Amino acid sequence: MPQSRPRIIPEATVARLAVYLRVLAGLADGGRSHVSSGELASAAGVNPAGLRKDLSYLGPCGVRGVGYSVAGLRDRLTDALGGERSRPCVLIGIGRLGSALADYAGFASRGFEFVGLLDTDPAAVGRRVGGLPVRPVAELESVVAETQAAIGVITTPAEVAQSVCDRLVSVGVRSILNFAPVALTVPAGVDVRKVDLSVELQVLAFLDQQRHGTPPLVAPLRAAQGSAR
Amino acid sequence: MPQSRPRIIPEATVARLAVYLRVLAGLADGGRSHVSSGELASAAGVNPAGLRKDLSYLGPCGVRGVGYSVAGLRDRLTDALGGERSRPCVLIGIGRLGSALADYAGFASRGFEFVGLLDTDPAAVGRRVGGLPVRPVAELESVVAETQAAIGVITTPAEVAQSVCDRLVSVGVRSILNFAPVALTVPAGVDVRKVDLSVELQVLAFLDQQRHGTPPLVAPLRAAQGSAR
DNA sequence: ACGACTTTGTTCAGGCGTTCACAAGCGGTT
DNA sequence: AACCGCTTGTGAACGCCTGAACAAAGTCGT
Ligand SMILES: NC(=O)c1ccc[n+]([C@@H]2O[C@H](COP(=O)([O-])OP(=O)(O)OC[C@H]3O[C@@H](n4cnc5c(N)ncnc54)[C@H](O)[C@@H]3O)[C@@H](O)[C@H]2O)c1
Ligand SMILES: NC(=O)c1ccc[n+]([C@@H]2O[C@H](COP(=O)([O-])OP(=O)(O)OC[C@H]3O[C@@H](n4cnc5c(N)ncnc54)[C@H](O)[C@@H]3O)[C@@H](O)[C@H]2O)c1
Repeated sequence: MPQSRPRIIPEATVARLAVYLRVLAGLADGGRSHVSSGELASAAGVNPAGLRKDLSYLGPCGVRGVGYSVAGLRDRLTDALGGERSRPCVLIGIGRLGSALADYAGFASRGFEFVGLLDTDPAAVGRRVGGLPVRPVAELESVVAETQAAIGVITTPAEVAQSVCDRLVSVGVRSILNFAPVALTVPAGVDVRKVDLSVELQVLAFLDQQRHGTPPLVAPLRAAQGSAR
Repeated sequence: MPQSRPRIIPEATVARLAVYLRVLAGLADGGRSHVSSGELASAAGVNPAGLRKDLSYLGPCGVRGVGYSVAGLRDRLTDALGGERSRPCVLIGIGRLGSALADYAGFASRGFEFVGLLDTDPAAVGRRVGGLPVRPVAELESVVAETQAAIGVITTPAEVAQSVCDRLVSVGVRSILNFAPVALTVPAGVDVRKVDLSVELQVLAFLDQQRHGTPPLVAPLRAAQGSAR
């Protein structure tokens, strides 16, 4: 019996749970049987108290005085994040980035399997990438229907991303991961997550510039120093 | 006159400013002279009031009753995010993902230029990617010194990411973008941003499961999806 | 068997970020 | 010149998330 889930899980917590799960998988492969919240938090790059709070959304999973069972917690997280069942994904736009994703083994190990690769370029269609043939994008609807794909990944040029998204939604895909630098508009009930690499670089550049305005880190051994900021 | 920044800009705002900047660049190309906060917010996928608040960190940039000057706001954002000067970047790990990044034109147009591509694989070294030759990773330190690279992008396997990061930090790189699925440890004063594609898929899977199961719901989420920290 | 130590789970307060709502300012119109 | 409508900019409330301190609970050692 699935006992009640009294609390709702914040999305920020969900993202971290996925990180914990990956760390735990590595620990399990290494033969570890137990971990403490401190060690796990360190490996995940978060605060130990925050980690315990995150895990508490799943109910008590640890043993006081001992820590968490690696295998037990891994299974529990796996279950909480959607079980072990394979999630079929379609990938649209098999260019440089799309090819890299299609060829990446790290997704399959987490239950995400590409079942359809689609492109509009005749030169790309027919090529095999990651063991799967690239099919013409005209077959998008039939591929989704055949494979019951649950997730659509968009790596097309930005100009066509919205139209590709609309077609995915129209055939029932309700989860979309978008790499194109545009904000997609979708009806309620469809989730979109966007990965914007240019923004990441721009944020880094901003933080760097901001740092130059402040005399930061080289610790002044001599105490006194005047101007801060 | 670097004084005119009395207020600090939240990091979440900085990420959105970068998005606004891209939208504005497109609008400027289209010949538009003015935009309202509502239209801009719609194109960026955010709330109009939030957009105005974001822009207010830069001081008044608009004209009441009219809107924002496209070119003027674009220039102001460009300046706030670090100016137009080119930012030299080094990329370590020229595999599938690294090659896609090195070959991507969208970064250069925003001032990010790859000045060094490094890999350890003899088969990769010497290859030209995006007009640049791949050099042996042993030359990392000298490449950074020569090019004064400000940003390091890590697309190596996870096992070696920390050691690559350490080497980057040791030669003065203080901004790092990490694609490997590990939490990097860095000294204070170094910024790391992590892009974790598996986590994005896992969050989508979780949200989908929540939707299918009992409607004890997801938490009210933070609409924007910046990036992992 | 008992005590002390370790580690979890929870509670509390604080900081950020987002949102709504409204007043101020500007252009256009009469 | 004055009015009207439109849009910006901002002040304040609300809610979420983070970080820290505390109590419960279980284990290990004696
Ligand atoms: N490559 C990167 O490092 C990178 C970085 C950041 C963002 N992006 C974004 O990711 C997207 C893809 O980038 P890329 O470098 O792989 O570009 P790319 O040009 O190499 O690949 C795009 C692919 O999409 C295909 N395509 C075009 N129209 C299509 C349609 N209507 N239906 C299906 N497929 C279509 C093209 O044939 C091509 O194969 C772009 O939006 C880009 O802005 C890429
Ligand atoms: N490809 C993807 O779609 C994808 C998705 C998510 C995460 N990632 C992560 O990005 C990273 C790269 O992925 P990939 O698919 O490009 O892998 P890849 O194996 O194709 O490329 C890795 C490259 O790094 C090089 N390398 C290995 N050790 C090195 C070292 N010490 N110094 C410099 N270079 C070294 C290898 O020679 C290889 O060329 C991995 O950590 C992976 O987990 C990739």
